[in-house]
Amino acid sequence: MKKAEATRLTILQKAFELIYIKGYQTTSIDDIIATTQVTKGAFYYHFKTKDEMGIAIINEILKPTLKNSFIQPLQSEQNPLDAIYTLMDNLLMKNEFLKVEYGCPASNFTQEMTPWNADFNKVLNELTEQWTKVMTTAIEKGKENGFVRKDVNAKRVTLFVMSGYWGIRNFGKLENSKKVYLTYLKELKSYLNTLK
Amino acid sequence: MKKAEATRLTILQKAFELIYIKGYQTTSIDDIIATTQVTKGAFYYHFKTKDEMGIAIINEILKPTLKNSFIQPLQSEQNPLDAIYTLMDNLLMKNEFLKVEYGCPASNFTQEMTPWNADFNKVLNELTEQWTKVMTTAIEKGKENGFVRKDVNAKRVTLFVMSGYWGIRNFGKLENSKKVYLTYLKELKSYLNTLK
DNA sequence: TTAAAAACATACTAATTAGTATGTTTTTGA
DNA sequence: TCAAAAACATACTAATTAGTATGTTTTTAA
Repeated sequence: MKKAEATRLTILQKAFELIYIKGYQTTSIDDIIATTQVTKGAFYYHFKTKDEMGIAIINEILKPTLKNSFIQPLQSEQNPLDAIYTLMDNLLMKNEFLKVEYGCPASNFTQEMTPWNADFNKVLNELTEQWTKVMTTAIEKGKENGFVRKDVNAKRVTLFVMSGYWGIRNFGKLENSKKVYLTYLKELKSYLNTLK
Repeated sequence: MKKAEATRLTILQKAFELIYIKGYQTTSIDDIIATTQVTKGAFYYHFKTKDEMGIAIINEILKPTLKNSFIQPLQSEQNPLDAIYTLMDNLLMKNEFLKVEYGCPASNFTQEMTPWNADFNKVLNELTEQWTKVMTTAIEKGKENGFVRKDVNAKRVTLFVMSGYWGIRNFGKLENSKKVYLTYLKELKSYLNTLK
């Protein structure tokens, strides 16, 4: 990798971590250049504004990460109900980067930036679109393969499951304990069982 | 009401509306005194700090409101599954104050203030505690009265439903349309039906 | 090799922020 | 009625903010 490219990536990665922990608005450019050891001149060479950096984080960090964490598991498994449960279990209980006290990066961004910033809104929409599509497709396939009841509405289920995930991530922040995740997962399993 | 008391209440109410729309961190004291027509001296006579006002909003505005919006409907109806659905339908589709583009005040506060402010964490915990307790109790009663299956775990269902609510509020912000609420409500109804 | 462009560095600015210092006016209770 | 306390008003401050002006250094390509 070229040096300049590496600088840009460092900024994106470190800024993302800071924002995940502190929130977007309360993470200052000075915070970012302090932890990255990158000077202000370098920062503003790579990004015209703070928001341009924020958008880049979503496009270049969040989207690819979600592709690996969400989309792969859903497409590789046969039974979509098992796939969804395993996915949630992995994200909530096993993922090493995500912390219960800081919630879900995508959800945090959405809460904080919508509806005031149209650019953020756009890329965040693409982000969720990406992932609801795959989940819906997986459920539809599961209907064909007999894993899921024929009268199940895939889009509804997807939205219902995703909402639950974003919501429990927020409850986790409040309780600061993965115990709520376990409780949630048990009921999720019950719910998914009603779909087969 | 005494005049001073009225001033304090005006600040709390108008500040709450501003914060609901703009977020806590991005609503400045100057914003608040501008829209309330209250001077800075008056503001800081009633509240030592911004955070003290924030806490007061939760304790004196949010908590009582939730008691009326959440707790009353759940306690007055016989069938808890119907009660939960009606409650969600009212909150999402019929409530005049809550706007799809601004989400849920309690969820927003939680997202923004947790885990960095212990005082906020405490009162927000009390807030959700208040409401999960009532929902859990209603479901338990429903089990006794034959409205809900005996093997249903009331606490799990409560957390599952509340998570879904917070989550769909966030999706609403993203989509800026109540259509997602309708989709969500349909699946919620299906889910609740599996509990009887 | 060298000149131009890319990449980075430093010192600044103007606006905004929460909060304070120091008043004046209004209310209250003896 | 009148003094003390409560309630409010105004002008300020120090810190922080995103962003800029103006450089120097490094890389690139002819």
